[in-house]
Amino acid sequence: MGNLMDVIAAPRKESASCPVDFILRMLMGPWTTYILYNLKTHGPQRFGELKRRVSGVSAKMLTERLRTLEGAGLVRRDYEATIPPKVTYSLTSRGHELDDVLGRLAEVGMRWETEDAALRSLRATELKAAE
Amino acid sequence: MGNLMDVIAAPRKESASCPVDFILRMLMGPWTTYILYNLKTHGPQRFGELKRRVSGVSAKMLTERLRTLEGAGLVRRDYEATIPPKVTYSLTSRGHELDDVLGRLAEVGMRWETEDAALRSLRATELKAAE
DNA sequence: GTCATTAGGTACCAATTCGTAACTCATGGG
DNA sequence: CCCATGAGTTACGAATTGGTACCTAATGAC
Repeated sequence: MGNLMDVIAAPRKESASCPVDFILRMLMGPWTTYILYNLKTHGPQRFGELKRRVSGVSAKMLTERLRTLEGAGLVRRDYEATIPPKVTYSLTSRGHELDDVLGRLAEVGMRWETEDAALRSLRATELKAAE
Repeated sequence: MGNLMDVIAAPRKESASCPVDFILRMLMGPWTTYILYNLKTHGPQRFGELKRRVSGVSAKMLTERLRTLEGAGLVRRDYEATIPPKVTYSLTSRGHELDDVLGRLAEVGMRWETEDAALRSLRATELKAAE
């Protein structure tokens, strides 16, 4: 009975063979989650708009990330050769397939955060009580 | 109605405030998924054992990753000060909380992989037919 | 005629990352 | 006496990363 996790076992060089590693590498490019999040919540939008929303990202970085996401089929790029040019980015259906997983990941992350915060405040009160 | 994904919107410098980003950054440290996978499937094990299993990782890297995972509470480190020393690593319950999400991520990644493979072979046959 | 506009491309530069090789501890085995 | 052992640590060095500043195209507005 091969477990789904079995697929993670591929420790080769460059680790090109593990789809989990591949997806994580994709998602973890700097700014990537912010880009995906903005495309998801604000819908299709132009390069400059996106750049303004993902505050702090450089044009170079944003371009590189979008190209990568496009290459992976998560994002669509619509180019209108007007002057000045108009380029609109949007999530593909494949891009939307991550909504669920990312939502769960957010859930776990938030649970840990509140747990840790609770622990910290508990420790703080203990310390005060011990004085 | 704040969506769970809302939590992703935190584009500040260093982005310390987004739990999804935090978790992804954690998981995406190099080798991390391989380490977690091995601890999950082969159970608690010693440093050298793990290093042999995660083939290609350097001691330095493995140490650094394990320390980070320990700091995040995903991995437990049991140190026996014998000579030579014996250090055993294992997943904490928090570490196991990722099983589900990672499984789903693997599912998505594998689906994409097979879809892409099907597309490629389709294209190949089309090209042959066009000759 | 010159300036601003959009979506980048390019060159350069500093900082970070990760691998390699050498070193460590105290002990048992040859 | 010397070496191997386990779990690292340290120093060094090459490669990658990501930021900044500057360049581009063709047009309309001033």
